[in-house]
Amino acid sequence: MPLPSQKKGRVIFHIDMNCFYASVEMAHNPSLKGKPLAIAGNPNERRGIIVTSSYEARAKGVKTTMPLWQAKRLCPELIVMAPAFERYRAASTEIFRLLAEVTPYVQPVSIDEGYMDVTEISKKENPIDVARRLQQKILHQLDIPCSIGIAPNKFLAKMASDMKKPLGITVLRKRELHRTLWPLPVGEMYGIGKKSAEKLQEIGIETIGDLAKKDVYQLKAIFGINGERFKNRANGIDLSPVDPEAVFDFKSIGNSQTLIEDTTDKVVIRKLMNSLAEQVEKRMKRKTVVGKSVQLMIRYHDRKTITRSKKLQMYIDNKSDILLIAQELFENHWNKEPVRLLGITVQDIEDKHSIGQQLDLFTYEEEASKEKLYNTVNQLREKYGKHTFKQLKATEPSNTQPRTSFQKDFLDDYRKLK
DNA sequence: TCTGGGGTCCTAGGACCC
DNA sequence: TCTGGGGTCCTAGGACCC
Repeated sequence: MPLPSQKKGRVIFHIDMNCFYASVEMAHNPSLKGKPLAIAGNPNERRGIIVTSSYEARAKGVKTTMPLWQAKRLCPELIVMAPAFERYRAASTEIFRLLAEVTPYVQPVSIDEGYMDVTEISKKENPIDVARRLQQKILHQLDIPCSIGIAPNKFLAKMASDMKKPLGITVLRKRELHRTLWPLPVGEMYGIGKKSAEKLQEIGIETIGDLAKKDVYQLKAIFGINGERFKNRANGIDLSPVDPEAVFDFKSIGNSQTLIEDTTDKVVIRKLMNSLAEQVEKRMKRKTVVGKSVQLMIRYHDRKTITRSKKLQMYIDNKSDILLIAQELFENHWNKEPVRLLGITVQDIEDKHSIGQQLDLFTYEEEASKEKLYNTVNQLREKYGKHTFKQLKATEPSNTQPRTSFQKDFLDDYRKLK
């Protein structure tokens, strides 16, 4: 499908669902409407945080990422629910189906927002009418409110959809930027977070207008390639196309989990790693992808976080392979301090069919023997510690002669277990 | 009583090769 | 004798977004 001309005169929508998770819950259970509602990860634990909240809750000061206990202190009558991702995914699918009825040029960017290129339609109909009709349709059919930004490119459309909530429709025209966009604090610009805003303030930039006028070389010296991007965006320039295919080339799949309490207990850690590897495998198989690199993330009791990764010789997609590498990374890099969170991510993802038959080289028996090998290695680790995996590789194939007593003991045990 | 879980992109240093 | 310069790959960390 050829993309619409990028040259000029594009009309881009950015659609943003308002308080998406909370809205879906209210659509599902209308008795929740008008009440302060929050969706929180781990709603019963002390470590839960607010993921989304309704406007009634926000009015009491409840904010996204706020710890749950703090939100409850601000709003004691807060209704707290655990996220029901299946329900949100289903609602999201329905929403994007409605967008696709308007144009095939739809680019989903997350579960609750997306861009549309409506340049062609706008030649026949006023885009504001198109937007209003779409907004009403989503509201009436799915009971979910959204805001729509209309502009000549994705960046401005994104900024526009943020300006009026809920159920807003905002048009951002290039010639009006001096009064619409430029007065805003620079930290409100998409792509500029806390750190960049601080750095910009250090060089005297307070508003997006200040940024628009700043010397590009000075910005590049501080922010690299991003400096140029910042300046262009502040001037309303963004040539990136609405790309409907972009959703299909994701680059990694990972799962992570914070423990109920920090731990050094290997049994607890192993159990969590096992379940994380299982979840990653399930998601990879659902998407029929394979990956070539495994990353382990360890967050310690003091929130210090490290990532360690390993690039592999071949593509993998099953739990035993993922777990084996993750365990190896853990053994090699864990500093023995209490662990707060673990995460396993598979990177360098490719479509399973695009890499040919490499994976088919493994027979069913080989899969089974790999599973067994994994169990053996784990048992040996109990006795020999973290070097086990390397030793195993060093002493395979089985006809190699062990040189040290360590290797001899190890090999004997290995053969016994095998 | 602090702070989840899913991602993307960029940078920078070291290894290695020519 | 004593040290250039480019390119690529791998790894780790950080900023940012929803």
